Amino acid sequence: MDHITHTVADERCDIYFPTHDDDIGQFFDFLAQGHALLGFDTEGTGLDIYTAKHQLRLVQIGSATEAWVLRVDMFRDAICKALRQDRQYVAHNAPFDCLVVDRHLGVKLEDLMPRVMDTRLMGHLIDPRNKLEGGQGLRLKDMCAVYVDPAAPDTESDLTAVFNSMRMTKSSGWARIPINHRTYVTYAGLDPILARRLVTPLSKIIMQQGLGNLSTFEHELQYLTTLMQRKGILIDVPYTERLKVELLNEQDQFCDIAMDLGLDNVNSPQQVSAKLIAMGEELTERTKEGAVKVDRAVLLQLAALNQQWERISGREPNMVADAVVRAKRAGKWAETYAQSFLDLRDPFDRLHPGINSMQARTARMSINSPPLQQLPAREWKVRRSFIPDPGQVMIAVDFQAVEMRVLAAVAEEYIMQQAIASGLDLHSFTAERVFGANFTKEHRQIAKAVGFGKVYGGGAETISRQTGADIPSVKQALVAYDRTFPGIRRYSYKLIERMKSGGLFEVVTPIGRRLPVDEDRLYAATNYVVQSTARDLFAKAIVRIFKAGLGDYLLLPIHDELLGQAPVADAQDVVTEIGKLMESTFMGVKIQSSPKVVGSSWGAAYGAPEDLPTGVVERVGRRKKPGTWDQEELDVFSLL
DNA sequence: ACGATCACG
DNA sequence: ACGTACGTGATCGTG
Repeated sequence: MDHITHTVADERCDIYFPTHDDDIGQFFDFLAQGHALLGFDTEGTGLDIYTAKHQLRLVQIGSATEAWVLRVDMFRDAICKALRQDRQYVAHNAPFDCLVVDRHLGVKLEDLMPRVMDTRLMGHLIDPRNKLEGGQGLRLKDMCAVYVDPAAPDTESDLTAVFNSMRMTKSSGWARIPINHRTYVTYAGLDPILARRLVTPLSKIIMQQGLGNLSTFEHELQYLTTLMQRKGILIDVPYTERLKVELLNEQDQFCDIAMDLGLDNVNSPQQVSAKLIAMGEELTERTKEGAVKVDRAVLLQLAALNQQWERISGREPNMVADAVVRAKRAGKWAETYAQSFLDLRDPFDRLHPGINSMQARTARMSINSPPLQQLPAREWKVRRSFIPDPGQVMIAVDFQAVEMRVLAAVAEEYIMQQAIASGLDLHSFTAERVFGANFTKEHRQIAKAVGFGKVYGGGAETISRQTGADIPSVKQALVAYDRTFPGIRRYSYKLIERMKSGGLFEVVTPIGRRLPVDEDRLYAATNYVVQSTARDLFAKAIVRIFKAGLGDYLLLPIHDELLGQAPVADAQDVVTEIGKLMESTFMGVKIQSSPKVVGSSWGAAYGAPEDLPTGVVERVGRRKKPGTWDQEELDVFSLL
């Protein structure tokens, strides 16, 4: 048995690392002391817990002063036994560790997770901001520095330094560092001690602030999204392989064109702006840091393309700008989407994206590895990669204009509430009030953008840039909007005045969530309340769906849309039932949903055909660089 | 490590 | 006095 002592908050802590089979008896003596709540953490070879190569190395269990660092290869049964005992655990970012032991030890989520508290979740309820934004931060180290011990070690980044000193990278270090390395064992042992210490002050603050029920709800929700993460979603691998090659070929083709026109690297904003300026283009927009802005909007305009990528008249298209936007889009889709789907899939071709049930300042969820909330939506090609299990079809349920409905409710905007209650299309209703009975499709588009602009706190210039509408008509629409819906402006004003007079820069949402507001961006308060409340309605719907026994049909939460799958014969019934469970009345305003049977892939919701031709596409590759032409090619050039 | 960019609701 | 577009995650280039 190795024994290491360490000091946390001026108290001696013991870390035990059993090295012989006989040592484990003392671990059970420790468990027999009857701690009702213990810290829990794991160390594995990486974050990719569903890949075939991933391995679990250590499981750590500890009280406030004593930790046991257990090798999985030696003490598997003891670890399982301990985790299954009737006791609460606390972990920092519980979904990860719970999924790890579910996958590697067979200690199922259903058994363990309802007994695990998460210090990250609790910290988020107290202050959702990271350190840069002025909050306490949500990393274990950040929170311990505030609530446990300012000198608490940053176990993760300190270990990274150890890896580097041993000539390992951050990613390889977790797999390669000797399992009995003293620093590794020490830091592994400190994590459950820190989590256990952290939970006491956090609980106290949560109770003081009346957030106890919300904390219970968020832990429940987190368990459900973790079930969704474990289930995962099936990938059409042959399709995705082909898509990747097609996209890479497209990227190469447009990189070649850019190269011929004298641009080396389409991904370098510096090179792109220099080239365009040299061609005589006038680039007036600047980034926050003052660099010449050459984002997609700027490039599309130079390429004489509208926001739907259709060629427009009015100017000669700049073919460099055209090649750059096309190459960048193809490259992004190939790398961030197709390639990452293939890299991150499990041996059964399923993807298990990280679902963070409470991430944004407004508590909105996020999804990472890969970012499935951000797949291209105007085209079906990327979403076509996601298919239901055999015998099933994709289903989806959307909230209908939920943020506008929440806004109408919280702002007590009765005209808007009436428009919603009468079943009118809200943006058409606005367009009619603003532009008259003969409003056009473009007018509706402006009205819609102004509606979002109001929710986000935007001004005429931004809305104009977004929609392409000229500033005077946007201004006119904004004025008419305020006249039509006076409650919105009044509500926003009220929130800001209350913060200014009270000197307390936060808003409290209708369900009692406290959201800090930056003092120099008070206008964001309305958006925070609206976005956060819409998220909470969505979260409650997820809990209702699971309580009704339909949770197993769900695959992904996407802010205001639930994606799922169901057996072909039942799909219509299932999606209708889920749709009903998503509906509610919030402060007198109806929250409605649109259930749909999507089809044989997620892409079917965006126009993908049910069947695609099969076959392999060959990778073409880049042409040679200019200056390396052979004679035949030079002959062709001389003819041009 | 950080800025710029691009993908979404 | 006025006006401010909100929230994410991933990749690439750059220093």
